[in-house]
Order: sequence, then structure tokens, then C-alpha cells
Amino acid sequence: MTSEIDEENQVLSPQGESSEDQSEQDCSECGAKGRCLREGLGEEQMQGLRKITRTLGPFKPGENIFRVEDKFKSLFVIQSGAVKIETASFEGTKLVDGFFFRGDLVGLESIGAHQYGHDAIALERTLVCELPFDHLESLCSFVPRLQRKLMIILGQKIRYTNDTIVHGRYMSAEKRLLSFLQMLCEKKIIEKSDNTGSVQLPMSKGDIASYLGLRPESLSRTLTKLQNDGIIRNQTKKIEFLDIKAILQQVCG
Amino acid sequence: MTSEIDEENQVLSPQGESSEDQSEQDCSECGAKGRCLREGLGEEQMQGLRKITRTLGPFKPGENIFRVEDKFKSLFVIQSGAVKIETASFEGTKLVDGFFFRGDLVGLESIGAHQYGHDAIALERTLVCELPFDHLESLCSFVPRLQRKLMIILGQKIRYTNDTIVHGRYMSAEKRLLSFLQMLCEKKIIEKSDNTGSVQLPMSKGDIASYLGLRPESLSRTLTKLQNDGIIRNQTKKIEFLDIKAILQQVCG
DNA sequence: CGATCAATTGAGTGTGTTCAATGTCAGTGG
DNA sequence: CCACTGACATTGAACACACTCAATTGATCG
Repeated sequence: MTSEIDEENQVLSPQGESSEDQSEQDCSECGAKGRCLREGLGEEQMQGLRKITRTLGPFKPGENIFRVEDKFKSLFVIQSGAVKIETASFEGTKLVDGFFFRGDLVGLESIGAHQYGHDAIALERTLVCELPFDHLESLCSFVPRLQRKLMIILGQKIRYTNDTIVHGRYMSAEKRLLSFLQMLCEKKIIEKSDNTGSVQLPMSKGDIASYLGLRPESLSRTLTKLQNDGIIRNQTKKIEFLDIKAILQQVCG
Repeated sequence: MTSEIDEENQVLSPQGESSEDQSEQDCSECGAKGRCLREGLGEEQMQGLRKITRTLGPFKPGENIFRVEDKFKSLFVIQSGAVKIETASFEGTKLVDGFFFRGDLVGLESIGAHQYGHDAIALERTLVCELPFDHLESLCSFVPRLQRKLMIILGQKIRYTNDTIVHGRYMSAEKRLLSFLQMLCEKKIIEKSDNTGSVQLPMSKGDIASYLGLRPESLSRTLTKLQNDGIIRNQTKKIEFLDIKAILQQVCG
């Protein structure tokens, strides 16, 4: 409830830049439309939500939206761009714990903690919508559908982690990579007509490897294998899908 | 499975058995006291919570509290005993996705889904307290502290998984086991005076292995290694801790 | 007591790791 | 414009840790 996010150490809206609507949120142009928390709320209910939110950014690649040990205050909806969260592992190296794209909520991982447990770092030019958690929580009490929506999102996050990471421990490097590509297809695919398409990768291969629980070298080898099999074409900042079906069908292979 | 959870498909209180208080819940004797959702609620607020809950069980070892694809209706607080949840992996084998002890909430994983995604199976004689989720949700709207508590618990679950399972992928079998033993210490330790103690294991070694992402053989070898190092004494249904400090300190080793 | 399942032990294999070298690319400055 | 730099990506060779398969021992229960 304290200050605007200002003056402290993080989450500063890069001054001159911060986008169009500063005072009250106009959701009509938001890139997260159709995937945001507010979906399904009536017009009157949205009023409340709009009042507590505001747009931050744009963040440049590498900039932090928040840092480990910053005081936990807000969730962030990604309006455009992409974000990763990472932590120091027990060995000291950085581990990537998640990627977030347009419409995703960043910060759920820290609900109930006093501080954020991750660094949240923009991977490309990124706009986010800040939702102060205290306000959001109060609002939830008055808007049961919002409360419900938030709980559903939390449940989905738990399940998603379980299905990918937890069960991923029993999958080969190739399967892990395939299910990652599958996720990318669903989130970012450009054109999937005729079994083909491509994705611009906002994150480094090293980040992907870390997220999948592999070494960069292992990921690289696996990528070249898929390329030799004619399933993808592997480039530095881009992956072309030559056989989308093969990727989507991998689940039970 | 012809359990006495019978007829419908799940979540029915085994007739003759269900313990003392059927009509309205008396929390004063509950084994989960001090760790339950209701902690921190005032007396008037607890009224509401008591009205919607009831005790189920006792479940015998191997009995289901609910099954995969049962309709999602309720969360369950464990009053006494222990529970595992498991799913079929993509290969068909069963994977253990979690263990739950006195005071833990089972079912969070399915919030927002229509059906449970796991089998929940009692590991020993177990009593649970059923919280119909619809009622709980409504109640949350009127009792902000309850809403908050539930969100906190969801956040904690996300963090716990991240800290153990996700980061565990980068740990050796020995470290995974040690951090599991650490968890057991915190949840179930009998006597930790003078750097010693022991835990009765409610689950099989195979279940532990599955939960840790290892093969039973690998776990067994790791257990014998720790025994040779003088850190534990490994028995079939029991582990003695000969050097608790070594276990608690492993985090950064 | 024998039957059944869980747990342990051994020997050999394999997938991903480690370490080291090479290659690619964007940015900088002469 | 080209050489230099530094981060990222790829490739190769040797290794290690956990896996696989198989046999043995140990517990539990009818």
C-alpha cells in the first residue's frame, strides 16, 4: 500500500518513455487482450481493475522488471514482449525458472512471500501492466469472478510445472526439447499453414538449456539432431519448423 | 479397486467408520492444529469454516481419497496419517508427484480443473478433513484473511516445487536424497535431541525414488552410501539419523 | 511355511556432462 | 573497411553418474 513503485531501487518506469496511458489504464489496445486476468469480467467490474493498474516500460532487453529480494508488491501482466525469471542455484550459477509471453502473469511465484524470489528480466522490448497485489486482493473480495480467475491461474501454473518440469525429469533431452518447441508453437507461432512455421527466439540457447535442465552443449547437440532429422531448421535467433506435426505429436512418443 | 470409498466414484465417507464428529466439525482435537487453513481466524470466522467441513476416514493404507478424473470438488486437510499423489507418466508407469503429512492440503494441484489430475492414496491410517471448494471459495469472499491464507498456501506450493524439484534436476542423487531427508526431519522428526533421531517411513522406497526422479536401484545405492558414511542407518520402513547436522547442512554442499 | 512383492547388490551400458577447441556474430574503434 | 573483442553457439573426445537388466536377499502375509 505504500508508495508508488518509485524512488526505490527497481521497477522504475524508464522515464521519458512510459507508454501512452499513464493515469488510468485503457485496456482496449493491450496486447494481452483475450488472455488477461480481466477476461470474463463485466464492464462495471473492469472499472475497479483498471483503476489499480498501470503500464510500465518499455523495458529493454536485459532490464529487470524486479529483482531477487525486492519487496513483493505486484504481479505483472505482459502486454508485449517476453520475460524470463531466474535464480541463483545452490551452486551459484543462474537457473532459468520460467519464460513468460504476452498475456502471462509474472510474480505468482512470490505470492505469500515478503520478497520476490527471482530476477525478472526482459528478453526483448517489453511492456507490462502492473497489478499491485494488495489492491488486487481486496478487489477479489468484491468480485468473486476475479477471485476465482486468480485461483484458476494459480492452479494452472502448478499443473503446468508438474506436467513439464516434474515429468520432464523422465524424458530424454530430445523429448524435453520437443515439448518446449510445442509450447513455443502454441504461444508464438507465426504461420502454421501447411505444416510449417517459424519462431523468433527472444531468449538465448543457454537460457533454454537451463530451463530444460540441460547443459548448453547437450541442447545444441539435440537441436542439430532434430535438424538432421528434418524436423526443424536451427538458426541462432530463430527456429523454423519444417514438420509441425512431428512436434505436436511427440507427446506420447 | 473395490475400496469402501464406494458407489459414486470417490470422496464418500466410509459409512460405519467416519470418526467422531459427523455433523459439525470440532477442530479442537484435530491433528492438523497449528498448521491448518483456519489458523489465524477469529472465533466467529471459524464458525463458517467449521460448517462446511467434515472428517473423512480413516482410510487404510492403499485406499484412494480421490482418483484421477474424479470430479474436482474438494480440498483435503490431513488430520493424521500420510498421503501420496501419483499420475501415469507419458510412458504409462506411475509417478509420485507429492507426499502430504499432517496439516498439509491435498488437492491444490487440481484447482481450476474439472477433474482431479492425480490419484490420492493413503500411505497409512489416515484421517482427512474435507473442504468443498465451492463453499470455501464463497467463504473466502467474506473472510479476507481466509482468502489471503489460501493464496499464500498456493504461492508456497509453487515455491516449494521450484526449490526442490526444479532445482533438484541439477543435484546429484545424494543431494536430492539429503534434501528429502531434510524435509522429513522438519515434518516428522521424533526426537532430535543430541543430533539424533529417526523417522518411520509411511511410503515405500520405490515411491521415494519416483518422487526424487530416480530409479529404485539408484536410491538404494545412495542410501547404502549414506549409511556407510555414518550419516544414517537405513532400514526397510525406518531411517535413523545418526548425524542430523550433516543432513541439515547439506544445502550448500 | 511357501508365495509374493519390495529392497538390495552386481555387472555392463548409455545419455548427458565435462573440458577444451573452434566457429559465428554483433559491436567498437582504429 | 577491417581487425579486434567478447558473448554465444557448435563440435569433438573422454568421462561419470545414473540407468538397465538380472540375480539375490529380505520382508510380509495369507
